Amino acid sequence: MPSLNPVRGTHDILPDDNRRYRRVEETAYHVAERFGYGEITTPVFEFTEVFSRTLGDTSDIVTKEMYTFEDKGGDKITLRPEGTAGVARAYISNGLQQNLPLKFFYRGPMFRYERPQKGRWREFRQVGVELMGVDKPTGDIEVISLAYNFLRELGLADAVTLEINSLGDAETRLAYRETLVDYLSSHGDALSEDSRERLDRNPLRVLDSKDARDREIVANAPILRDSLNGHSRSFFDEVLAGIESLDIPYTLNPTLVRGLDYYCHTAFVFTPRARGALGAVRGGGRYAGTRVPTGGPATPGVGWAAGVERLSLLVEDGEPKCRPIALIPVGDAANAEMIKIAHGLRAAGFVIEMGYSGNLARRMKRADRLGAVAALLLGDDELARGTVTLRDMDSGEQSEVPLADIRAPLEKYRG
RNA sequence: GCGAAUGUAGCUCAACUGGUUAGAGCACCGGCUUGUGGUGCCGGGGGUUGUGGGUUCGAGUCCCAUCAUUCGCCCCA
Repeated sequence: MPSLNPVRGTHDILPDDNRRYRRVEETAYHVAERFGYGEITTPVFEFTEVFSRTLGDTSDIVTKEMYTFEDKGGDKITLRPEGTAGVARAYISNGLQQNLPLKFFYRGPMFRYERPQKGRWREFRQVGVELMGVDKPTGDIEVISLAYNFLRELGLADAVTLEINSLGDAETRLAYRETLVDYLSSHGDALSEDSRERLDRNPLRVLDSKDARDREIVANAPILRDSLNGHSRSFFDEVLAGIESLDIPYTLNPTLVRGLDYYCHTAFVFTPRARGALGAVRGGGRYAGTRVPTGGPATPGVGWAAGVERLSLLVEDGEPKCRPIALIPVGDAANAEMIKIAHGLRAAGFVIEMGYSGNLARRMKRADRLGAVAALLLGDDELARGTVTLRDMDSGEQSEVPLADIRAPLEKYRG
């Protein structure tokens, strides 16, 4: 039976919410632009392999959270669960390897089949950034700096903390994975069921388990940072030194690991200081390999993605509403004339609001409710005189101005 | 996917241990004021109490199922 509710995990975004979302997205866009990141828009759906290959066949997102279907042509299609895979695919499709380094900003809806919670939707929006072709710590620093500036501009610099860790390079990860599995296996029975499962699928994830018993075991586990080989260690030290030189506060989180297989070296996450349930507001890190199918070296990259809905829960105000000028005709003749006036003023760039029913008092009330800066009143008297009454809605002062020269006195009420 | 709590008007909430026509504030609409808003006074519309079953003389209240939301796990933005 069709329900009047939207599909679970989706939501209608009414104008007030849209102003908040837009503020988040536009701020991200403008900050990214200042850093030289151009906006890229990739399709909302891709071939399923685009995601399973980039995100890793064993990642939770790929194994249980994707909206996948077969289209009428028999192709396996997936609604994108995140943005990096599509950007990486576009990079190859468009032969952009010659233009490195590349700096992209993206925004748009993502889809994940999860159990909805506050700030967690099945259709949600992300803004994100990718820096491709830079394998030096300066890239990581730039991208974190971008993230920090974006947050600061939203007024969230103090509301959010940056946690950072290094996963090391492939060699380090492999070696550490082995020592970690050895250690954890020796406590095999004491581990939670979830963690025992993770042990062979993605053992690093055991590190951020929230199970009390797991945490005890993890507390004494070998630390990833101690296992970094020389290259990984100096890479991470350089990143940290860079962040410090920019006065960006951070805390080291040795158990921070990311769920997606493609991460290596720097992993970071911004979490709200106060918001209990609301997990990370933005996560990111470095990935080693966007590889052209025909071979050649993998292209390194760093990036992050932020949840628009989550961020806007922390943001106080959305984009300000613009205050319109209300046009209030009295009588049929005035109404017809007002429509023409509205047309002309809108073309001249004024923000014009006009209701289509009710008497003068009602229309004034509506103008007030919409926050109008001024009202133009037009009735038979004014029509006869070729004038219009201009009322300042804040001061209540009224004056009669000639219809023929209506724009000049309105200039100060321009949006 | 697992565990728990909640669900009464557009919004925030009432309704004693089950007991007549489910109330209030805000919002909305109308009037006081047929050409003047924000304050005030008067009035009005709105609810199959999330949905479907069950128990009972009687259910908003108890039981079951279902859906939704929220919290924790999981996952992550």
